Amino acid sequence: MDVEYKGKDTIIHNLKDFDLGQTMECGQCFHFQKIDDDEYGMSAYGKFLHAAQKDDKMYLFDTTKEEFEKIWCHYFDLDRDYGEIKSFLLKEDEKLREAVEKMWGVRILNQEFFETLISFIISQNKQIPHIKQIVARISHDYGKYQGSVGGIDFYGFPTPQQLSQADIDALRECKTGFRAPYIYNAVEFVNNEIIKEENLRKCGVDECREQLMKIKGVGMKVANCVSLFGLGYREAFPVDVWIKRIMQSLYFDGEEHSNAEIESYGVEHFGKYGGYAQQYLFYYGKSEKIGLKNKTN
DNA sequence: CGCCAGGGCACCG
DNA sequence: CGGTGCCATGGC
Repeated sequence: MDVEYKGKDTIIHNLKDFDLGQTMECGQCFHFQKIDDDEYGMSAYGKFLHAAQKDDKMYLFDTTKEEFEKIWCHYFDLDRDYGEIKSFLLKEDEKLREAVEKMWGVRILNQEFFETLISFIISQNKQIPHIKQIVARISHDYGKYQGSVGGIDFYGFPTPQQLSQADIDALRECKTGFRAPYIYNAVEFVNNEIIKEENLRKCGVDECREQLMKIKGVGMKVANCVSLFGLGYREAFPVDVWIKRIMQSLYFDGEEHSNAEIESYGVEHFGKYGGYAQQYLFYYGKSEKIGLKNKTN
């Protein structure tokens, strides 16, 4: 990977194991909009980014060197060697190969803790387009305007302080439904420092999940997603309906198993890279509708 | 129209 | 503890 700063733009050359579209659309992140093929607007860390990919080059428009080095390089996980991750995962597992090869350009984004926490509380029992809609609405109502592209305005996800301005009814106005008190509870936990990001990052994934699950509305699946996507625990293996389907289909001969059984199999089988395996499998299984009863393909 | 969605909780035995 | 119904809202 080589980085060029040209005028107001940053251009990354010789990208490996990275596809912008796959990385945005794979279901880990909800704060972005597709502008065109391989072209996206997104928001993270209080900044707005307009990015486009062509072959092994990515253009970050109107981005300074400092911003790239401080935010986007880390956000896209560009410092990590995904070749090593893939060979580790595929070394003794042929069942994973097709998922990794089809979803070859997925990287696990390093997202902000608070936004990840609230976003995945929202995600329960919802489809991705609607989660995106709610995240955009909360950002619009409580966050700061950051910029616009393709006629779409982007607002930063509110800080814990900003979101504390919303009471439960106001959160319901954002179409969060029965999750409104959950979000309210989570905001209180963060603002009252009942949970602290700094501590969650260093206490280990088991303790981290346990603390997150003290929040009403955060169960095992959401706690795993927050640990993986928002706190850097790459060994976390969240099990949702899709992972359940594809794991049962690939590793359990189609037999029914509990989420807990599937998670402990994933943790043991994929080890320190469980989160990556999970994401390849999730995106692949969902795209191919693997394990779904009324298959359309 | 009915079903299900990147679930979790309360309540039941 | 393992199973079941319910929770708001929208996409298909």
